[in-house]
Amino acid sequence: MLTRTAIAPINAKELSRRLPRPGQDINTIMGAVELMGVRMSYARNEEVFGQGEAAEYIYKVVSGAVRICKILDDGRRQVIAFHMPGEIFGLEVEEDHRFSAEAITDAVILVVKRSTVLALAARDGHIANQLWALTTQDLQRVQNHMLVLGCMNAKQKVATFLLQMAKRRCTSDEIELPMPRQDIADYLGLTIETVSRTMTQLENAAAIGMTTSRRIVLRDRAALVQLNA
Amino acid sequence: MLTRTAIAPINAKELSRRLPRPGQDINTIMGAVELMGVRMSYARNEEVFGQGEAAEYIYKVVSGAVRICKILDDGRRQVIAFHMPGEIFGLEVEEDHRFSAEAITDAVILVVKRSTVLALAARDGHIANQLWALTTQDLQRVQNHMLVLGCMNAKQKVATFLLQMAKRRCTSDEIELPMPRQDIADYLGLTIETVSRTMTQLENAAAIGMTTSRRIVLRDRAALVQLNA
DNA sequence: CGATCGCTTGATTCCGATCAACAGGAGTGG
DNA sequence: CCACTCCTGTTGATCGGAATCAAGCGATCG
Repeated sequence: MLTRTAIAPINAKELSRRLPRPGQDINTIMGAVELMGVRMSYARNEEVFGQGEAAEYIYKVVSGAVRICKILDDGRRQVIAFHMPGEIFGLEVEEDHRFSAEAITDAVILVVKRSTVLALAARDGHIANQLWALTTQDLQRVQNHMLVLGCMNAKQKVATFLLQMAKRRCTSDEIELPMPRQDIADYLGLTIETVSRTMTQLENAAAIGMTTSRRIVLRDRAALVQLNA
Repeated sequence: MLTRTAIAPINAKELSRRLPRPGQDINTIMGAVELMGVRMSYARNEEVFGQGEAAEYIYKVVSGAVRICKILDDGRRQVIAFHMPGEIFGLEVEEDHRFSAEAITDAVILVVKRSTVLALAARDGHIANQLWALTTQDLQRVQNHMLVLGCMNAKQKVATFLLQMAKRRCTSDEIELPMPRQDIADYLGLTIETVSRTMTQLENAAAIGMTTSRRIVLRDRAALVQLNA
């Protein structure tokens, strides 16, 4: 069953009384979201927002993971991006969301009114700059992903993906993939079978180890890096 | 031979004396670039800026066309975007260009100091907003292109590309492609042969007509649109 | 316990890449 | 002017990687 629950709504008037805590600086987007955000809980596979919906809020992942995706008319799906804890998503300049966002696992997400953030940005050039920087970061990620989609073969795609995940999770060489194979496939422009086969190949080549299908150990980073050389 | 020539540098002090003309409002990015920009001339295939170079300027295409691309270590190339007359490119938040830009045809390009524009943005929230909007527009284009690269087959890719070009050039149903087949191929994640073959197929299917290899007539838009359904 | 779900593996097909040749201009120089 | 080369684009033949179709396996759950 899908459940969405507000956990700890914060009274706006209470904000000024709060002492600043690390990472909760009202002069940064991240801090502002922490301070003003309402914690919401989403079940696995629950939609956070849908294609075409009004972009009323912006979001920050507290725990769990989120996928941004687009379903084409014929049912094919492209996963545009994954978002991990600490990352902001759903920021739009226009009024509507162009993609949908879904919780990959059960997730806790901070939700803030977009209008509130835009009002902050209008008063404070630094905040406005940070919004721009967030968009730029998204742009860079997507541009990098274009190289993956346009230039790489299956093995290179999967290797790049695993390295990317390891980097973002900062957990040295052991990664816990929150998403199923189908999400990885739709992210990399492959089929689920090809993703599965390729990971088996990488395991047989001793480049990675798989404790379970979701727990991956990077055994030979050099080999993985060399693939996208 | 590659030539780069400044055509009509504009004295900054002279700006205030100029009467505002249509599209030359100092309160818009576009207008500011028109007013402050130095017209530069680039020869076909000349580099406007290179990967890793300092992002000192931002650019607006006056005439001709520009490709933004990335060369991978092994020589493969991904064309990230094409820029047509009227469009701004080369805007970066960070200090360096992550991609290179090259003139596809002989081109005239307005060049403005990035620092000048950023200074304008710091004083004027509207300008800052427009910078953000420009980045957002790039982001949306690239996100759309991800769907092309990740989900479509060759025929769909080429059809989508042609429709896109027709839309941007606003020349009803006849388009003059400024770029060679190789650029299209690297943009769509295909080979030059596949692009060529696919266009021939579309011609045989009476979906398009080719006066020359660069002049395309869209004969059956419905058929083209239906391909990416 | 059967049922469903996520993943893997096998067999076969097919689309696009690759290798190769050629055609039509455009520009160059004798 | 023609012969030449260079460049771009087209076409053909073949190959290979990923998609597709199909089956099976282990885990979780009602």
